[in-house]
Amino acid sequence: MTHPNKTPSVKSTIKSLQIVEELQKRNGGTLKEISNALDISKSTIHRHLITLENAGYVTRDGNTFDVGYRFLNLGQYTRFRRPEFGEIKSALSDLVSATGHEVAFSVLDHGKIICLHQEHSQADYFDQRSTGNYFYAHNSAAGKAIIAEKPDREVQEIIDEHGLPQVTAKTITEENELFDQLETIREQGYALNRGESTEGLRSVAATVHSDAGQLLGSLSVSGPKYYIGDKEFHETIPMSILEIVSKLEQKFGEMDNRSGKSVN
Amino acid sequence: MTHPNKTPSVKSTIKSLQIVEELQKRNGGTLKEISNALDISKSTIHRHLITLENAGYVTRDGNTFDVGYRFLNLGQYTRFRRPEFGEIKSALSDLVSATGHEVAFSVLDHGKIICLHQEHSQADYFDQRSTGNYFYAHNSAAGKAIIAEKPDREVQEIIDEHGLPQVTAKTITEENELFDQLETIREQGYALNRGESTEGLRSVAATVHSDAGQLLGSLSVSGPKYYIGDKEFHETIPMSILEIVSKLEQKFGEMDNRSGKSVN
DNA sequence: CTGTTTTGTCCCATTATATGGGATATTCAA
DNA sequence: TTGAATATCCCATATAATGGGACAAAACAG
Repeated sequence: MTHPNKTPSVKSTIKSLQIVEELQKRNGGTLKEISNALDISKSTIHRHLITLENAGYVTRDGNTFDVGYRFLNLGQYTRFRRPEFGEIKSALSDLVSATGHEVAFSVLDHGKIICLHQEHSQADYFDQRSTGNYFYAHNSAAGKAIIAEKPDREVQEIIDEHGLPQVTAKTITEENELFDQLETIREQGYALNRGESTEGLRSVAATVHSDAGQLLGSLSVSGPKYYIGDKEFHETIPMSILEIVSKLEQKFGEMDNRSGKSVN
Repeated sequence: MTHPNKTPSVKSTIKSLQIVEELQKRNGGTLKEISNALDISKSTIHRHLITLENAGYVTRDGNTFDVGYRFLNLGQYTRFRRPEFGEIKSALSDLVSATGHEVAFSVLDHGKIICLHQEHSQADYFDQRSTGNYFYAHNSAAGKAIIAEKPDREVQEIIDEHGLPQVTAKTITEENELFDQLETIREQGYALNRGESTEGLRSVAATVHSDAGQLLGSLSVSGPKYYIGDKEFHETIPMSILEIVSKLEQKFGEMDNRSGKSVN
């Protein structure tokens, strides 16, 4: 159930989106710059930019165009699309209290992981802005926890599309090794990241499910190795996450009983 | 410099965006639902949805389509598009410390106000999710502070486009009254909202400018009337905001000197 | 302030592509 | 498993997207 799709695409839509993405990539730009970068005539880019501007998807400051705020409006919507997501966001602060580290909730999207919610600890030794960022599934705890629950065939598709690029010395770059580790994750019930995406960064993650049993995403806790000792990494933090997950899933049950839902 | 524009639009792009907006409006939907709602043939909607899905702008769960996470990625980008925005976000927590209330940073977009950053006080008596939401300019402190700095002609254009809809008994619905109040705001240096958008909600706002003097947006502080006394409303909070703004603008000067910018 | 260059805006004939009807394949629920 | 609902696909037709180039406006240098 992934993308390969033979339905002919709407080329104008693709072009418009390309323009917006180019604006993002270069942090805004002039008509001519975009025209050159995408190798599309000035008049075409002009018409697309004006169309997007009128719709709120592009802003303009003099002759500099940039990504519009309508994206923020829609982006925020996606963070709370499901009622469970709001509950999960609230639970993040509990997880911060329990662990004292950076925590996040992420989902799988097009074979990569994107962070929907993030909460900093008081002592934010690293104040990364993860929300809205895409990460590889194979080198993040959040990602491995999620794909561990997917059938091998689907994991293979992700590998085929995105590869297993090496980011640090510890990154898993062999398919077999990845599949082995996913098996371990299934047994343990949580995933670990030992500096596979950033040297010296440790993370723990476990998945969250809807009341109907559908995989929603994963909760993760991250911090530098010198702040997260071995016992914390292998015992305390995993336990804290699983406890929060279990409370969450129980709450989902209550939510759904109230409204009488039943899906999937 | 507002939208009316005679350049012919890219209709396919508009259609795609309409589809996404419809998904947002109804919190996801099936192909058939969207087709009915927009009165466009199934095959056309199908092609648009698949195009958007492949590009990451639509997600799909079975036969239910919804707004995709690519919007979150681009939306987060807009929140930090300018280096000043990051500084402003950081300053929000200082403003929370100083006032103990809900604070926000908002900008003008297409004649409405959109909140880019928001910080809750500890005692979050109301935990509204403002970020990414659009508000009227005429009934919010954040909005009035901003349009007070725009030429009358531009304010008139906003009124012509969005009107002065009455939301509470105190909402300003007369053009003259609005223009008068904007004059007062210019004299005072800050704007007030006395229950004009929500009964019993008080807000104070002041604008922030880049080092080049460009209007960036406004900082605002909000809370229920029974938590914000008269003296706080008219003296303490305005002072706190103006102090933070002044620190911010000084910092912008230092930032720009470092990189040697000079625009506008 | 003026001449010069750059960049955005607009128009039009040509070409490409978006469209909807309907036939088929899939999915979903009972 | 079966039937109903829904998504997917194909194709002829109509429509809309495109780029070249003329024009206007703004930015820049002297």
